[in-house]
Amino acid sequence: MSPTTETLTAERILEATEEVLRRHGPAKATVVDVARALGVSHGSVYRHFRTKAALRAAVTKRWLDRTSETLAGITADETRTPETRLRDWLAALFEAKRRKAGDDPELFATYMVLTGETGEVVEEHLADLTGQLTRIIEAGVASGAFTAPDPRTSAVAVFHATGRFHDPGYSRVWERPGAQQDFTALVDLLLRGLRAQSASA
Amino acid sequence: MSPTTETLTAERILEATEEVLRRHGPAKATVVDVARALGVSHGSVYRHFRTKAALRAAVTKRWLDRTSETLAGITADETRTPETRLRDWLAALFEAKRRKAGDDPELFATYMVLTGETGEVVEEHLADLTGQLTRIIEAGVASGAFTAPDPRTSAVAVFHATGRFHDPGYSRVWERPGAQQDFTALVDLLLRGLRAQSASA
DNA sequence: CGACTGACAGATTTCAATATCTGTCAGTCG
DNA sequence: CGACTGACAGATATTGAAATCTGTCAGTCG
Repeated sequence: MSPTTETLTAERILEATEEVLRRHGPAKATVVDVARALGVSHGSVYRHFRTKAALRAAVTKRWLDRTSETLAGITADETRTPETRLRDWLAALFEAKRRKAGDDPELFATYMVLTGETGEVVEEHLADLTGQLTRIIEAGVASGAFTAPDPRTSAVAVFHATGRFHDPGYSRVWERPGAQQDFTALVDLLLRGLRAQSASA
Repeated sequence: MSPTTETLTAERILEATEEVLRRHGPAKATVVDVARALGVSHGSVYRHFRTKAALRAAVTKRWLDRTSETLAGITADETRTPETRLRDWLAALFEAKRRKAGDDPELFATYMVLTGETGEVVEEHLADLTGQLTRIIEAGVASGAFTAPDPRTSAVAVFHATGRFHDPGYSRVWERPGAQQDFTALVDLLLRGLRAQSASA
């Protein structure tokens, strides 16, 4: 039952690091703290992660991947029309971010610091999300619901356009009274732009 | 000819404050510095501005108003179609911000700090800009070029959608290779959404 | 043998003393 | 009289010495 006798794995280190970050915040969480929480010397942590930055990047990747996986479920759900899937996907992204920021602001601030440190991991996450959006738009083009000469370009445009509702830098406006209406109005406008349409006079 | 003998006006204080901010940056610019630059005691500065925060807010307002005025010229230009006006207005906003950030990054960083301090002044500026957008969209609805049940709602949606290309928080991505294409793709999508259209089959 | 330790050098952070700044106001000077 | 000064109290920022941390590695122990 004593956890100190278990093998030291990267997984256990990541869990301990999350806990230390939750407790102390990003500015004060040290590798020594993580080692102490695990009952080992800090040299052992460096056996699994070359630097403190690499350890923090791994924690960040884990956190971002949890969001990606939830959304991937919507992306792959062929029981919904592409338009519904796009609406639901964007709403789920907004809702997930808003909940994280609202439920535990300190932890959210911690992850904002972490994502600000690790360009590479964030780039990959954004590429994953725009990839999912691309697949939804491609499905819409295939079904005739959408018009998009280049689905990837449209996907990036939609992702940029909705930045205010998923970029952590905007988290302070997510709880403002009109936020939900603003979000809906924006998604309506974007869907009007994506939908197949015959030109007007 | 000696400037120290001229009357001390709010205007002269604002100019001196801009200069001090340019020289020392937002963290080190003090009211004492401003007074020294003007050859007066700092008590005299407090005669015109109740607090240091009010002085900085006044400088910020001046800076933001310069952008608003340039754009107001496009808003009011009835020789262009509403669609062209909207494209030009958004492009001018992006270009103005990108130039400011690129030409003098330190000064731009200074104003980012100032705008972060003064919620009220920034709110007014944003209300002014969305007001201009509203008028352009109203003109488009009047001419039959646009469909928009509520032009103000659409204007806010367009402003939010283009945040990545005018919000200072994104300035670091404005010089990236694909930025101009990303901007164009986004504006194209938004205009498709605004244009009057007959429903597709 | 190989996972782990602990002492170490250089880098970074903390902390408390010191200096500077903000905002006020009684008093000066033209 | 009224614009301006300069000394002041409390708040904030700077500084440098001491403490802690990061990353390494020769050595221990099962």
